[in-house]
Amino acid sequence: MVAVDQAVEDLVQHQNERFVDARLAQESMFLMNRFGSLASALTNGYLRDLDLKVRHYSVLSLASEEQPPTQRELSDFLVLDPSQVVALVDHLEGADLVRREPDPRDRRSKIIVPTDRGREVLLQAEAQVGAASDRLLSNLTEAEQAELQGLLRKLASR
Amino acid sequence: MVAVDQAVEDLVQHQNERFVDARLAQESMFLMNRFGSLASALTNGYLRDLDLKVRHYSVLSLASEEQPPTQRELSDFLVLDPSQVVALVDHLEGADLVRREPDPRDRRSKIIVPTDRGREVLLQAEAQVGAASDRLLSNLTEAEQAELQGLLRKLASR
DNA sequence: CGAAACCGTTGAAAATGTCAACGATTAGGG
DNA sequence: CCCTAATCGTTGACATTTTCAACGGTTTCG
Repeated sequence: MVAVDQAVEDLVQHQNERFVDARLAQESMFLMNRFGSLASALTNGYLRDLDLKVRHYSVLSLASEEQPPTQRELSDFLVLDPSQVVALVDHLEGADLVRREPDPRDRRSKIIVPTDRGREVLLQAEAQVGAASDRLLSNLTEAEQAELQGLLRKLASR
Repeated sequence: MVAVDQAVEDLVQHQNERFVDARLAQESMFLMNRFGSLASALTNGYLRDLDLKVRHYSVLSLASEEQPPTQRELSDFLVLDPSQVVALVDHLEGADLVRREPDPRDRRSKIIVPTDRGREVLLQAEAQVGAASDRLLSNLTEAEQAELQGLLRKLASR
């Protein structure tokens, strides 16, 4: 039903047992890195039918916030080069999911807002991302999932 | 003292406040992805003086386990294409940190083992990785850090 | 024995990340 | 009020990373 790479599927399913106890596998840095890429690979699979990747989903999601971002703000928050944001917004604009609107406060800036179609697609995308998340976190209890999310959020806040 | 990119430094230090409450910023998938890349960027900075990146460190670390890996096992565990492992091992071998040894059980395979110099460098690298980890996790308490590590490890085990 | 699978390697193509420069616009100091 | 410096989005070039197909040598297994 959902088109996920077999390789990714295997990884989520059944970790290679050989080095689970290696020193490397106990470092938070390593684990974060691994699950970061695993998370995006898995999510990309779930978003494939919508012709989106996590990057596009992220932009679309932020654009749909109450106060939509400028491209510079997207660049900062998503840690992408401004030129990458250009390409990203070009793609989304080509798919009629977002528009570039002038910033009334600064004529250099452009505010990225969703189109009606963008809002519809976002709903479907959110469902897919949720499914991917459930998949990845499936061997944690609900409480543990919440705990993990809490720790990550605390890590993100200063 | 430690050469970390200013951009990375800023990111660790002082998160952009603008979207910390956005829906996107509350999804575990997004946070994992973000901290995964942040972790490796930060660690790469700390490893720069040793002319290593996390990828090289990972190989060197696994090679120093009791039962050293073949290239195929490295490829599986690190989720890298076999051709990437070739380049990685080439580099480490060129720096006299690891050797390719024949696998007595299978002449197709090559076992990656550390040189004496590799073992020395690994010690320094581990110290740097530890420092990077402390840096990234600094706004969690010791208990929370252990908790996070535990959750990630549980996530990794099946 | 023979076909199929697997290992490491090479090389090419695609995706992603990084960087410098530009016109238009804004901000700030003298 | 100017004039310089900084910022925004954009373009284009370049480096790094990822992905894929093909290959010789080896092992597996019917």
